[in-house]
Amino acid sequence: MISTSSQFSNRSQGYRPGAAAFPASPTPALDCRDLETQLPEAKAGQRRELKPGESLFLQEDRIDSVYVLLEGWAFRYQDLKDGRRQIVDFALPGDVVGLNEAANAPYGIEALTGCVFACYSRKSFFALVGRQPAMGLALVQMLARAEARAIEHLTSLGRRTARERVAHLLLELVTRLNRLNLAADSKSLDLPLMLSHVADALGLANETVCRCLSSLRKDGVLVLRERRLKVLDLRRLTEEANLSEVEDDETAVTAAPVRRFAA
Amino acid sequence: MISTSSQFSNRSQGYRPGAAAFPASPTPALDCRDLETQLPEAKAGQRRELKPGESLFLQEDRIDSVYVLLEGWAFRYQDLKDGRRQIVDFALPGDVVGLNEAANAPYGIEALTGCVFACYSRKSFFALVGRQPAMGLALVQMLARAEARAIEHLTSLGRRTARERVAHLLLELVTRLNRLNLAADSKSLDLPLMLSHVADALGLANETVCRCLSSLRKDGVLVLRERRLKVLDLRRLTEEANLSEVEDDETAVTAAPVRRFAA
DNA sequence: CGTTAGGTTGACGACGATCAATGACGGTGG
DNA sequence: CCACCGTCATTGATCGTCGTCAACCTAACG
Repeated sequence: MISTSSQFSNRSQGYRPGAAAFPASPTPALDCRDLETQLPEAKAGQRRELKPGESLFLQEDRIDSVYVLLEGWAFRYQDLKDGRRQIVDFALPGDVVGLNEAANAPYGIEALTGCVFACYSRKSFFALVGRQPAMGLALVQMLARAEARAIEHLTSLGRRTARERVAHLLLELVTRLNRLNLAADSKSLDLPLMLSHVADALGLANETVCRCLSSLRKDGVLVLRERRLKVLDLRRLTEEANLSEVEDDETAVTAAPVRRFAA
Repeated sequence: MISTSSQFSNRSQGYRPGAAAFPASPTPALDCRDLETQLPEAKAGQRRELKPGESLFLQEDRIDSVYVLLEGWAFRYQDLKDGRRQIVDFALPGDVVGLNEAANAPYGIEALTGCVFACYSRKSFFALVGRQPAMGLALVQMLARAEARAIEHLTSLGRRTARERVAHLLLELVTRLNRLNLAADSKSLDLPLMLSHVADALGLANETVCRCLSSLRKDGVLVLRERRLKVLDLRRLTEEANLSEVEDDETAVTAAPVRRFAA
C-alpha cells in the first residue's frame, strides 16, 4: 500500500475554500426542544427518562404519544424473525419520534445513551406547534431533513460499498452534531456507538465495519476509537462517502449550527 | 425446467382460513384523489400528464408544489455520481409526492406508465385537506403506511437476501394494488416493471433479480412474465418475504380495499 | 429482415459474511 | 492485589452470495 499516515496537516487545511461564503442559514434557529422554553403551557409535558439500552417502546407497541428527544441518543430499529436487526435511523436531541405512526409502530426505539424525552399527546403536540408559526416551520424542516437522510440511507444500503457506507454514516453524524453544536470541535466528537450499532445501521457484519474503520484510519481519513471520532481529512471523507449526485448545501458540514434559545 | 403452470387452483385456495374474520377496516374509505370529488373548490387544481419515462421533476429541482398521483405508476429515485441508481419507492394512484420536501428535492420522480397528477400549491393543498377532517386522517394514514414501507424497504436492503427482497417487494405491490382495487383478481395483476426497476429498487443486479424470479417460479411461488404477475402460493410468498417480526394486519393482503367515492 | 431493447442463462471472481482465535478493557470477588 | 469473567474490538482464514462479463434468445418494430 501507499504510505498514507504521514501528511495529515496539508489535507485538513483548505477544505472548501469557497465555503466561507455559504449563505446565511434560512432555517429558524429553534427546534422542538424549544416547545418548552417558548410556550409556558407546554410545561405540562411529562418527562420520560431512559438508561442506555432501555426501550421507549417496542416493535408492535401501540403509540399514542409524541416524544421530543431532549437529551441523549436513541435509535429506531426493526427486527426480523430470525434475529437480524436493522437500525433505521439515529435520533439526536431535537428529533421527534412517534409522529408519523398510526396505530402499531413497525419498529422499536432504544436509548443509546441516557435519554430524556418530553412526552405529549398527539393532540396537544399539534396544538402547541400550531401556536407558533416558526415552530411549525422548524418541524417541517426537521422532517424534511429526516426524510432526506432516510433516502440517503436507503441508497447506502442498496448501492454503496461497505467502505462508502461507513464513511457516509460518519459524515452524516458529524454533520448533524455540528448543526446541533454538540461536537467538541468540528473535527472531533463523541459517538456513543458500538461497532454493532454501525453494522446494524449499515447492513454489515461487525467485522466488516471494523475492517473499514481500520482501513480509513490507515489511509488517514479518520480515527474512531473509544467512542471518539476524529476526522483527519474531511474532504477525503466526503469523497469516500460517495454522496448522491447533488448534495444540498443544507446538509454540508459547514452549515450554520442551530442557535439555542434560553441556553 | 419443471412444469410450473399446471396446478394453480389447489394452491390459491385456503390461504389464511381464519382471515375471513379480519376486522372491519378502520381506515377511511378515501384518499387524496378524493380532494377533487369531495371539494368543489379543489377543481382549480391543475393537471400534469407524463408519458412513461418522463420526469415530474429531477434530483435537485426546486419543489414548490404538491402532487397527487391520480392515475398510473411512478417512482422516486436517487442517483449516485458514478451512475448507480437507487429507486426509493413506487407511487401508486392516491399517493402524494412533494409533500415533505423542503427546497431542493434529494431525488427525482419518473413516470413508469402514463401518469396524471393533480398539482396544488402547498398552501392550497393544506387548506383543502384541512377542510375535511376525514381527508386529514386519510393523509396521515397514507403517510404512515409510506413510512412503514420505507422502513421495510430499508430492512430489505440491509438484512434480507436477494430472494427475500424480491419476494418482499412483490408481496408489497400485490398488497397495495389489492388495497386500491387495482388487481384483476387478488392473485393476478399487471406490473409495469422491468427487471431493471426491480433491481434498482432492491439494490441488486438485473441478472440476480432474473435468477430469483426463475427460482421462485420453479418453486411454484409465482410467475412474472410480460409485465404480468401471478401469485401461485401466497402463503409461501409471505414466508419467502421474511417479514419483520410483527406484521400489521393493516398491511395484509386480505385487508379491506379502499372503497372509492363517486366511482 | 435487420436492429434494438429487454430477458435468460452460464462462468467466474470479488466483496463481504462467517467462523475462529486473540487482545484489550472493566468489573467482580477471592 | 490479582485471578476470573464478560463484553467488545481486532485480525486472519475460509466460504458463499451476488455482481460482472459474455453469449444467446425473444419480441417488437421499422
